[in-house]
Amino acid sequence: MLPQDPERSLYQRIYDVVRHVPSGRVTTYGRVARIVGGISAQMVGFALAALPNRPDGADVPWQRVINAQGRVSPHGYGFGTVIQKELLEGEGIVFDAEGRVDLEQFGW
DNA sequence: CGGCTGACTCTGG
DNA sequence: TCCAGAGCCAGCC
Repeated sequence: MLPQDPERSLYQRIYDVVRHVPSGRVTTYGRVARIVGGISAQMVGFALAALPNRPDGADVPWQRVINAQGRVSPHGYGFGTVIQKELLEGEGIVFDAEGRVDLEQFGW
């Protein structure tokens, strides 16, 4: 399997990986970073942060990407986090009392 | 072309 | 559980 097209920008490749996350499952920034290869977890976070600005991110299930602690990172003005949790619960993801997800169970 | 920005991870206390 | 510091790198003015 050839590596992803170098023509595509890094962001595009990250979105590609995120799009592969099935409904009802979540993955972490670090995990996506390793799949894409050669980038740090931060790059994934930045790529998702730019999603609203990029037409290529229209169909990217960004809500399925959380941090390594199984938590939803505080982003946006604080509202995006709530939305993300709602979306995940709608897909069957369960949060514990502390708002964490069991990656052992729901991790991709 | 220089500088700023950012939704992370890991380790240690 | 919370907090701080260091490493990380592409994209956008």
